[in-house]
Amino acid sequence: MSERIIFHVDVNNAFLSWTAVYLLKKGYQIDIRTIPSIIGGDESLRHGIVLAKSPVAKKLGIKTAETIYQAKKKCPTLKIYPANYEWYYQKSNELYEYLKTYTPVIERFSIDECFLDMTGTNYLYHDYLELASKIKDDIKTNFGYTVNVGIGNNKLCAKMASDFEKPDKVHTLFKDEIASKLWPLDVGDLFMCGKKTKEVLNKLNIFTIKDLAHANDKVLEKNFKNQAIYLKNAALGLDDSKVGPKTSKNSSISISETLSYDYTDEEKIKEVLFRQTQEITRQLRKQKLYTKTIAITYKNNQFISYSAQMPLPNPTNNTKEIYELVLAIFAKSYKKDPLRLIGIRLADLKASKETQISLFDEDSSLQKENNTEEFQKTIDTINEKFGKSLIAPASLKIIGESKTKNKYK
DNA sequence: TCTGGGGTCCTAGGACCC
DNA sequence: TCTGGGGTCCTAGGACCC
Repeated sequence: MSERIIFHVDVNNAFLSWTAVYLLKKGYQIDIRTIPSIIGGDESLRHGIVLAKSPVAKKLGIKTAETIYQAKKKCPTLKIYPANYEWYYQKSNELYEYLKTYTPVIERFSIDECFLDMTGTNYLYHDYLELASKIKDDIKTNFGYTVNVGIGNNKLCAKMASDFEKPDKVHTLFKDEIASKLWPLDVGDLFMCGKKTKEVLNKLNIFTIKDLAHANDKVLEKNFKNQAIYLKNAALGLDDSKVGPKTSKNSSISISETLSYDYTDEEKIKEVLFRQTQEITRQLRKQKLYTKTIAITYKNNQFISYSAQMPLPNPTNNTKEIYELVLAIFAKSYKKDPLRLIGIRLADLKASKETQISLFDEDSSLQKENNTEEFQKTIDTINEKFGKSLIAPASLKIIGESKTKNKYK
């Protein structure tokens, strides 16, 4: 069997590059990629972390996900620009559409990364390296930002390769290059080997990917259970996963918000939950999905996270139904601690609602269901036109505000 | 630590059933 | 009840990614 050829395309400093392109387009005189700059959140709202950094900022030691406060200490003249997610999604889609012209076997791995299965296309393109360079240069010329392209015989190797040296580079990590290019790297550089895994590996005297590749299977199994197999295979550059849309059984959507101060007032918290329910159920309906499990996630002022979930009897996308359960979960699970963050997650998503209608119910309940759906659709349309939560069913408002109202009675 | 937001997958432990 | 063992489902929490 001939080897597969996989490309991994990774946008360099995606958020910062895309913002730079946006600003230049708007007539901004400076290319923010050439100065010490970052994309960051609003510190006054306690969203102050670094989302992306310019190469100059990187050189000054600024790291992604550190606080803007820390970053400014390293560079007092640092320029900070807000994230523009709508624009990022536009740029992401544009890139995906472009890459799709090379192969139908493509996977959007994240907002700024794609895998392409190029196996068997060499009769069209002659040389894979040349093709990768052309893709990289075309993106630079046509879209105004740079990417790295990694080439390997599987997704893992392609991904590791695209990470080698940045920006604006093509790298290969073929089977026969694993010992020379992959093995010398720190084991923490391996995809899916995070902080905790690295700590345990280091304790086992495993420091490089080569160490891991030669590690004793029994020792790994004892320390990592099922993850051991992944780790060993990854260190050997083995991966047989396919390029294609994720077929996850348990997908979910979520919404969460770091509050601008610690909340303890339950009515205030419920207001946030209400707003979040409206927003996330709108997303759910837009994706034509139904949820069967709802969860609330909390983070308190000690940075301790916890969560609680409850199932619904039948899949639904109805705001009122979902909010009622959100309130039930909240009542059962909130520990009365000062909350830094709160969020809702809808899990166990289904493409249809498969409502179980009682045999004795005749068709009256079905009729009711349809009416509710029509009503909900109308509301969504109006909200999309005029703003997010302009209209909510009166009954929902009552649930959301009843206690607040009582105060004034 | 002045520490975002949106995801996926895995595991341990409890409930429940036979 | 001086109470076995296995399977399945569910929940909460944790690790990791970008």
